[in-house]
Amino acid sequence: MPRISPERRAAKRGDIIAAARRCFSRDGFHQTSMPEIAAEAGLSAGAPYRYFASKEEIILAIASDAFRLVFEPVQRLAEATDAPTVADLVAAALRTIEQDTVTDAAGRMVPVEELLRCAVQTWSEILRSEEVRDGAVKGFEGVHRSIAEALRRGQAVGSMPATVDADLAARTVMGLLHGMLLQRVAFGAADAAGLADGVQAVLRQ
Amino acid sequence: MPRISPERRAAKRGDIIAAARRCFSRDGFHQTSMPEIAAEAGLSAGAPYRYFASKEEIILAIASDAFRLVFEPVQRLAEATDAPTVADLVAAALRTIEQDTVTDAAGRMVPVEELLRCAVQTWSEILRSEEVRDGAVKGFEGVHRSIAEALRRGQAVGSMPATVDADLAARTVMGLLHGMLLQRVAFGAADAAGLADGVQAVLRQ
Amino acid sequence: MPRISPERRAAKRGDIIAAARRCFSRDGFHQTSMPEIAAEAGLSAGAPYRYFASKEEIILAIASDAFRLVFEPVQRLAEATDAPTVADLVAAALRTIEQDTVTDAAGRMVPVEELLRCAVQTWSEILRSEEVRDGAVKGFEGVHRSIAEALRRGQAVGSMPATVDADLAARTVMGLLHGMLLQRVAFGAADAAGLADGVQAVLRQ
Amino acid sequence: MPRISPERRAAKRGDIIAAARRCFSRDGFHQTSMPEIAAEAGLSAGAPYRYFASKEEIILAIASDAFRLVFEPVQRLAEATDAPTVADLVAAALRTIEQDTVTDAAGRMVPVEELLRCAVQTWSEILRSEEVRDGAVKGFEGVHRSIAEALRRGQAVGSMPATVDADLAARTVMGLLHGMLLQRVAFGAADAAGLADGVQAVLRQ
DNA sequence: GATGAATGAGCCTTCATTCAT
DNA sequence: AATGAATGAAGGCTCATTCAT
Repeated sequence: MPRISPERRAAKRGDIIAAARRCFSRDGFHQTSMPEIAAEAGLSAGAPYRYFASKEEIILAIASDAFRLVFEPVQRLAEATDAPTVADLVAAALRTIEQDTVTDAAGRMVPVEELLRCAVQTWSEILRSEEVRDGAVKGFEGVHRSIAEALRRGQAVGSMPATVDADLAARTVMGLLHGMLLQRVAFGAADAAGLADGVQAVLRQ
Repeated sequence: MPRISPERRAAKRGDIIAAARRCFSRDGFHQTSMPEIAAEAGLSAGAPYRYFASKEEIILAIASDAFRLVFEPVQRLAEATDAPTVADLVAAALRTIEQDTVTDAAGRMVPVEELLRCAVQTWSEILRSEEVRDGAVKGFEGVHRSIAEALRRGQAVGSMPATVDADLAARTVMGLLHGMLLQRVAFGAADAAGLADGVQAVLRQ
Repeated sequence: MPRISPERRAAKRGDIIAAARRCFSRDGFHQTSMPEIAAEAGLSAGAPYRYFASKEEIILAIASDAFRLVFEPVQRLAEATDAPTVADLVAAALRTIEQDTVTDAAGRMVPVEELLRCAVQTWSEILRSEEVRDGAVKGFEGVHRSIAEALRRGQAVGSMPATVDADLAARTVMGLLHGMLLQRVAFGAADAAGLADGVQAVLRQ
Repeated sequence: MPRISPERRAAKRGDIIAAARRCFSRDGFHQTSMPEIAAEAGLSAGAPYRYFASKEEIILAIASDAFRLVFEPVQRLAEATDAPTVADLVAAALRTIEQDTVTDAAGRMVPVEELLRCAVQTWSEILRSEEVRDGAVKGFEGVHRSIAEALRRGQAVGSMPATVDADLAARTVMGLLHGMLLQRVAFGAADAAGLADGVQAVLRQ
């Protein structure tokens, strides 16, 4: 029988993740030390190891959060709409990165900026860690499939030309999502206001 | 009177960069040690320090290469064409990441895969290093401007609707470039064949 | 809630200083590595860094100890005596370097030989490190002032000729202290027995 | 037959020593690298090794120079004068460190400041290097003997009390020399003007 | 004789992780 | 459960010295 209730345990994990996300967003995965994370969470240096086996595991948890939060809105639209257009999906995707905060798995408000900065770093981890990559690829393929299927439904009802490749169109949607995300946090193109609508207009030209 | 000519010196720098790029592409910036780079270049541990003041400087050089090589083709098209369409520019941008090799500043053949894996890591560095960020932002803004101006020329001659925001359209082009790049090296969507044409078709739908 | 009390922490710092002093006395500041100091203190390589930010800081602590212990006795005499003579002050100063051990700030017995060998090295550091120099100059000026004032009191009551320069006389006292210190540890004139009285006799000739 | 005449060889050695002395005076023995010395002498990195087997040997040469130049004037007075007083010898000794330049073995003008800064560092080397120590002790004992003998001649003719210990008196002279030297370069008591006469007055009080 | 590129051992320092308390 | 001191393996970098040219 656990000395601590599963709820308390999960809450503490959430605290540590949130602390780590703040640190990582500020200094980067590899410039943040475990004691720093612990201190940011108001814990002693050894405490996080009761909740996570290693720093890697914390990174993994954050990566998984980041992928989910970034993908969720498009996926929801793709699954909830009969025959969305590419432009609609793109707009839905970009809406996420226009916002200031999102709500994470534990119901915590997370500054979007913080999340996106972690997301970008996560992409580097994909190249190194098989586990991160597996999570990322699986997540990507899930959304990709949802979008492609939605687009195929559109082709079936004629709201989208049958000649375009639905898979490539789905990739296009996600590419724009990632590309604009990157512009916001890395390339100084942070003025995201109206981004979703603007890009939608470009695509509808 | 230097024993090695400036050319040989530059060639050696190039060798070290190439070795570092192989290591970085394989293991990541922070998982690669300086002695590893030296060994990969066939040198002793101290040798790279005659050519670069620090590991940071090597990363910087690679980052700068990566930005240039990724941006060059679109920028060239934007500057060489009277009134390119968004789809044309996107196709030009994506052509780069469809290839297998590119030629770097020193005239060396570089596997694109290698370069792109470094590019993704570079984005993380942008968040940490002011110098990397400056280079990145400057590079980004240069291409962005070229593309936006090309699109405005298109609007002037009526080949593109005057209602779309040329700046946002330019961001869209670059977003797609970065997003597809990421898919190729990180999300396992590596089958890039026909990518440029396919996405062009999507946009023209 | 610290696991070790401030007292234990101070004691550990003292242990490390003592270990470093033994190493430095034996091999010199720059021939002693941090792992050597740690080993001499019975600790692992990283442990001293929990107590000192850098090797420099350890050197600084030892330098400051050395200055204080060497200067203390003369200064005390100068401040406690109404009108001491130059010869009295010199004798008091030299008494320190005749001894075998002194007690350091932490109440630890320190072999004088060890301390003096560090003192000599400290003088070299003065030439390099602004911080060491500041401490040294401040310490020097403090004792110098105390001695000069004591001598001026002597001149006021006629126990010393008014014609001699009290400042120079004070420098003479300290010069002899440092000069004899150096002879003991560097020039092989270690037979310090009777040094204080003998030099006093010379001065009173 | 040497490829280079002994004179040229000696001159080059002198150049290197002079360059090293400038570097050492400025940065310290252990903060100065061999390539730095070579560059200061206008030579390539490897060149000094044709004239000195190691950095240690350069230090040794400089140490030996420093001891000689510091000791020479007192020793000359002690040997040239029938019955000098302690105060006379001290004044002669201090005259050296009042000056701005001295002439080294090769006839080169050397800033006294530079020489004295090296001398202080040399004392640290004594603690580490048997060779430096041997040279130092030998030099010290030579001067010490000269001074003690001169003082004994004084005792023989009655110009000095027979009760004082001539050896200790000689040590006193040398102690003052070293102590004042140290004050000039390390303790910021650099106003050496009138030092010799002033201290003489103190001793004659 | 000279050059200066290269070597490689060694140094200071950091930090993920463990474990006695 | 929690603490935080301690561990010890690297890592980036320097530099005395060598040697091919």
